Amino acid sequence: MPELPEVETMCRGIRSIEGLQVKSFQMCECRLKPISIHPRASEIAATLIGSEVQQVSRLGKRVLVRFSGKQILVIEPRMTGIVMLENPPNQTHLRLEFTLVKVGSKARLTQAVSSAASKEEKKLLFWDRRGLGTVRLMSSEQLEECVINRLGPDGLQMTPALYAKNFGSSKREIKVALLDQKLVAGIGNIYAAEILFMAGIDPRARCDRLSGKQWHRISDATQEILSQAILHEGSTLSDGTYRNAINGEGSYQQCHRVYDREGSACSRCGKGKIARIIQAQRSTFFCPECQKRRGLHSSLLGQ
DNA sequence: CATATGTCCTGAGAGC
DNA sequence: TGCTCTCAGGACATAT
Repeated sequence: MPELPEVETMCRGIRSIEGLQVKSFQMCECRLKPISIHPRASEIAATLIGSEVQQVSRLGKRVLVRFSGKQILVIEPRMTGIVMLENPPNQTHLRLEFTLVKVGSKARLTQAVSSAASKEEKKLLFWDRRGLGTVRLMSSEQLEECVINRLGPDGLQMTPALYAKNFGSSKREIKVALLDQKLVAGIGNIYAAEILFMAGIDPRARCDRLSGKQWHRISDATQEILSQAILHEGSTLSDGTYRNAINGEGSYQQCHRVYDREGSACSRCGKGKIARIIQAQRSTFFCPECQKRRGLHSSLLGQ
């Protein structure tokens, strides 16, 4: 489930398309229900063919591809989507395919010298097993209004003060609030659990009961967990769905200390067993010993 | 306004 | 073996 570190890894992995020109675009034929795309694929193709990729960037859990001509392709992988260059896990769930070429190679390409042309070509693929991902082509004004204005600060930009300001008056449980992209952008179910474990905070604690000191710990843990997960190219869970841009696995799942570790001994206190509870219809993993509502467990003080 | 719940989608895995 | 059922959780629509 691509969260901030996985989407950041996708963006870094496809950055080599910057400067290339769109030669073709198609929505792949597929027996499955088509993904949500707007405008229609044929219209996107008509708009983008011939334009140049100016910049690849990340906005929360979305991948943005800016083109000359000011249009921006906004890709939301949601649960199982991957933006990649090559080697999709299978053809069945391949949803979109761009063919990109070096600028200026158009003359050669139109002569259909395919062997020479293919060396210059690069693909940009969107693969999505469950098909919950969405793709939108929009102007920068639409991006501002429909996306940016509805997102909180990026997870890597959070500070104790921003946490206190955005979360401090909410009555919701902290774990549930961390998933709200209007409060902070990029955190999902895996990293919310890992952040709260590192911070030593009970996931059921109400936001409006947390102290400045606790927001400080959550802020520090957010930086640490997200940046480490990026260094490990994200988390590929046991279902193997998440891959990087060339179909490799992330490795941060090996560093998970609570997520999907129900029943195992806590790696910090050694006493607790990792518990799984349901909050807002989603699994939450935590150590009931290290993550108590009040007070700082003594084993945390050394960290 | 804030918060809670239902919905979409596919395939893996459990249970019989 | 093959059927049915449940579950996974992104973001948004709708309900309270």
